[in-house]
Amino acid sequence: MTTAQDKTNNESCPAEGLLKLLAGKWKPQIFRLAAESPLRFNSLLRQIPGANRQGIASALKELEQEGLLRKNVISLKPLHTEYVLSERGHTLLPVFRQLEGLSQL
Amino acid sequence: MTTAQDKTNNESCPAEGLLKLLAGKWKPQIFRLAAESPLRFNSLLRQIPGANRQGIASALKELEQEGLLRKNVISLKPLHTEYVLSERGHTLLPVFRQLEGLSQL
DNA sequence: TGCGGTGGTCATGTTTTTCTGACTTCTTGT
DNA sequence: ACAAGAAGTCAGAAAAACATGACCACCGCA
Repeated sequence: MTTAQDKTNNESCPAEGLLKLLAGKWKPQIFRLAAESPLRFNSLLRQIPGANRQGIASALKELEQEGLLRKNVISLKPLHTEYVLSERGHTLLPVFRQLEGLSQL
Repeated sequence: MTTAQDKTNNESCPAEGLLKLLAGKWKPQIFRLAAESPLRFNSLLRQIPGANRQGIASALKELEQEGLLRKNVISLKPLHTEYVLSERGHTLLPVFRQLEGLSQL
């Protein structure tokens, strides 16, 4: 394809974009864990069964770019980072909780 | 089932499954339109810009299998079907609306 | 008798996502 | 000095999602 199309916002459906933010692999789990307490990379890797480095890395990166998580660099000396819910993440939390509530149906 | 990992329910995250139901392409749009009025296949195809037969067909099929839509066969003589929100679909609707509300953020 | 509409399916690409395993830089512990 | 842990990156392969175009059976209409 030579002619590029605008993929950034073709949305005739408002919910669509929001849905996509959380739909990727590992993302819901990460989001949920981040809502509980700050996350560290290797710790996350260990506590999510079946996860792989790359998967977690890219999920974290995307969640950060989408503005749902914020990455804090605690120290550079011994490299130490943590991921926490951003404000946007917090505003999204209630509806995420509702999804959890409905999941039994 | 044997020893293999159960892909049907590996979910350590309750919201994950629900998220997946609506995450496919065209699915949010279809769901939203179905909430307004019953849908007919070709009509849907015409009113969703950029959609293709196959995409709509498989989205409808999945939404039906997941229990969000119900397919009514109105008549066989001239084949005539319609898709409406199922009960499960209706219970999901409020959360969907909230997502729409939050979409501006 | 043939055209157009209904509601699809099927085979085949192409594109996107995800997985796998190796590699990197830095620091602390032994 | 060396190993191990932190936090990633990168290339390539495999798998999943999506698009494209052809095809089918049936009906109603002129």
